[in-house]
Amino acid sequence: MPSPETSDLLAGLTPPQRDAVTHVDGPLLILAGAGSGKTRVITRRVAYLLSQGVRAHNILAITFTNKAAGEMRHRVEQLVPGNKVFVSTFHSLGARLLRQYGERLNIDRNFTIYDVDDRNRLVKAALGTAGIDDVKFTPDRLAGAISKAKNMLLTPKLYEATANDFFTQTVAKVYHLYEKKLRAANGMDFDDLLYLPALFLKLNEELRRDLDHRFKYVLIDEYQDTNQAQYEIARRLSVNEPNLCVVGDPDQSIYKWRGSDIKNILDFERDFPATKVITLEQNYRSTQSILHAASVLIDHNKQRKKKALVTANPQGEPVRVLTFDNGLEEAEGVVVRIKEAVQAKKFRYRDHAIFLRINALSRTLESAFVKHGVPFQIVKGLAFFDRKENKDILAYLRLLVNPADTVSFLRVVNEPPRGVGKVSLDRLVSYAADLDITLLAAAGQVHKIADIRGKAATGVRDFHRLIAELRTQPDLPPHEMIRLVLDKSNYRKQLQESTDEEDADRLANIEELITASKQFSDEDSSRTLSDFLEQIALASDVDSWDEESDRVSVMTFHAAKGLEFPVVYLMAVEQGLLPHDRSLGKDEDIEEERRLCFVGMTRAMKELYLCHSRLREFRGQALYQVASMFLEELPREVSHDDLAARKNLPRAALDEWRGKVNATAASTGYGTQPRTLPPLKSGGSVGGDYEAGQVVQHAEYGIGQVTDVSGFGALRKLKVRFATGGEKTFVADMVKLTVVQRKA
DNA sequence: CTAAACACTGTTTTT
DNA sequence: CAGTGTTTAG
Repeated sequence: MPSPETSDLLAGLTPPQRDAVTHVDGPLLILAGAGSGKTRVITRRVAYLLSQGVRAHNILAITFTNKAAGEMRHRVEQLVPGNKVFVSTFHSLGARLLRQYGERLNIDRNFTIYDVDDRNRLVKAALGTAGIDDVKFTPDRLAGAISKAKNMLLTPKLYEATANDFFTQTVAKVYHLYEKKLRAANGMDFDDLLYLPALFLKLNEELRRDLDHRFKYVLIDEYQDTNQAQYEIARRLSVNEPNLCVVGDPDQSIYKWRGSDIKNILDFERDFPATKVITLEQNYRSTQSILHAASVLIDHNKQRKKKALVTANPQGEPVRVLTFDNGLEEAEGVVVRIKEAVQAKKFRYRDHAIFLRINALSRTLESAFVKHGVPFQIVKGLAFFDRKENKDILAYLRLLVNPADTVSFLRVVNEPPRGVGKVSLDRLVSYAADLDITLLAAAGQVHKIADIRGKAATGVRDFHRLIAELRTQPDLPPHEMIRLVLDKSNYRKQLQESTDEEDADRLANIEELITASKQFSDEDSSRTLSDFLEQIALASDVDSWDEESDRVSVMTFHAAKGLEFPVVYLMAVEQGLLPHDRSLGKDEDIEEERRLCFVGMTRAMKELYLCHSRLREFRGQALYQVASMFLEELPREVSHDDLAARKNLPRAALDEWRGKVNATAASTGYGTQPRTLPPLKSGGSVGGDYEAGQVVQHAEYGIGQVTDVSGFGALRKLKVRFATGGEKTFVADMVKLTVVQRKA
């Protein structure tokens, strides 16, 4: 019986949206095209379930980021006040299950969540133990293979059974040892948070049934990006109560590299019989121009179910491709355009977003923003917690919560310096290994270790005492604990006494960490230190995004998923970057890159710009860049503006060279990015003949002396040491220098 | 044992 | 170019 509330919940919905919202029991697949009002449908559906008498604690909603989870919780709360629906990410859910059912599963609930960095250290340690010091396989690569194995629910034993070459056999060995070390340290890597719950749900029928019953209604957003472990969790929670609703769009699957399997969504109907399928095709976000360009692009994917994307929105401005001469001009060009749009009162800064394929590209942008006084935020969440000083403090905290935490122990045992060097540590580690005790416990009996004497022994003993003392106050709120650590460890003292200016900044950063932790516990006084650490460990990049402030947002294509902005700029849409070099081998991978481009484009509501430049500095080298193949796949209506201002580029030679590249590109199927450039016919004469020893004048930096000349043609570079003290490197073709004296 | 100088190397996307 | 690991001097 629909209450008045119910009709509110259905207000303003299209028939298919309404169908999705009012579906209660049985599996439901919502294929939601970009901008089709998906979030709205999901929240309304949760609210609708509540209005139908479903109890809040029987609903589980899974989102892709914590931020999205928070928003959904908030919106549901607004629609149906007083209901606390459990909304979380898969990883947070996993952590919660492991802590909650830890006892039953023989897991210590105080486990530490290890990030990629911690994981790699442990893999490295495992390599050492295994006596594999070959540099053939980097810890990174091995860790990646282990991660993949866990995503596919392969235990070390299962993995070993399938290992059939030298690499996989090495991985198998390391995987065994790594797991052993990880369990001994009472640590969980990111994959464990999915892998272990998935395994337990599979093997422990009693627990599975309990949870299935508890989470009667399960809803999963961004289902196209779930991996096998996540699938297993969803599947096992929906056996007795098969009310699983998944929402996704195969065209927006962009995490294959992380183990996500697009088959999960494509085969959903087969896996869950009697699934109701609802397709949302109407787009409410973008102009016709934008949507059309995006559809034409994505239509180039062969592995794809054709799908119409329609909108009743106006045609809008044409999508524009902007060609710049080089990366610097591209960054400035974009920033200046944004500034002009704001000055013309057309948009606010916060209406703009810039998407990048790789984080490294944000540097040039940053300087352009600063130079032009345009407010911006680079959305990269962990940057703050990644600072050394904060990681150190967090390692102390982790060790307090989990005394078995090897990685954290090793990180801070000599931080600040206590005279404990590598040799002493190696001895401590092997002592602990021999007795099968934790490093902290070993530190407690350092007097028994004959090989550690003098300053090292005192240092280890002091450290052990410090941790023991701090551990007597387990219930201190996070911020007070940090202060205590800071004082008792002499970390603060060390920074204060330092003459290094940066150390003052470090102290300020720690103060900021204290503020963050205080805010965290002020929001909810029941939150513990362990909760604080977990929140940091599981934070995603977009979680740090500040929607309120009036700033331009800069983020990766991946981080942009699920967001929308009135004006969007895609930067460096170039062969080798988008599609990325590493995808160029396989059609499958290129299709994922195309989806990435599609995701970026469909974030735009009113205006969309795709930028690329001809020359780009990359790890200190200038490279000619070829426009992305995706740009050629756009429809004719897209307008092209060549803003390459550089008149002195040897255009004819450049065109000839590009022609060659395109010829090779055609023969290999797809273009590849040149690693080195052939010398141009015009040699180095374009930018003038420079040689080492010349004294030159630069408009900005003044008088200097050429110290080095290298490269040819457009790549010819100069190093100039200026009278003011600095040394700069210039591209000879670009820089305006006056030769003052042939040779000094 | 520490710190500083050096050589080397490797390069996407992230929970 | 930067970030990491290694060597060297104190």
